[in-house]
Amino acid sequence: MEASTAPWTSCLLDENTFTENFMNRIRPRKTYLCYKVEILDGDARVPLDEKKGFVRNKGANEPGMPRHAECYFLDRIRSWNLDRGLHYRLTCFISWTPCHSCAQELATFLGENSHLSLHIFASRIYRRPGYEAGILTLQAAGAQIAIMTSKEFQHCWENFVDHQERPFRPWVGLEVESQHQCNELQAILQTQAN
DNA sequence: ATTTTCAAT
Repeated sequence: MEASTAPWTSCLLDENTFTENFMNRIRPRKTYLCYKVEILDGDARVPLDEKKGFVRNKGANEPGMPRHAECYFLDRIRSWNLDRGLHYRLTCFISWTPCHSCAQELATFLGENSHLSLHIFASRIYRRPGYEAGILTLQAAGAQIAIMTSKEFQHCWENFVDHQERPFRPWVGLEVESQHQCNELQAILQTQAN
């Protein structure tokens, strides 16, 4: 269960919320997106820890218009007004890959903000009409897209979860499912490599 | 390979 106030905007993820949404063999009907920001300075990467957090989609069963997690993510980035004279890397760990529409929006955003680069790690591939084209559009816009492996799940656990000092414990089937999703993503990404 | 999946057949 989640906190009752503004569940799609908080600081650290509840352990169960993390597991229930990022466990890659299940298909939750909601999406969580954890993000972090770094300044790229030559080969160095300087983390901006104050700009780290997560967002969640708002479902059709909640008040107001439904909104995908990526929209909230874009809201946050825009609100920061990051310095155009610097270069930033945005990394997000998202429980579903962006849908066609969100992928288009992210791609447009990247096109308008050459000082930002985006790395996406997804737990699993979202398959709704146009999802393949969306992923290709994102890739063409310069985004790096990959499937989360145990390394990324552990990173999320350590950085975005209220883990109470407990170590990350991989679930059964994590590696197999990750490899499976990865194979499918590679197949999509290579579609237009011609 | 099976997937019904940012909910509502």
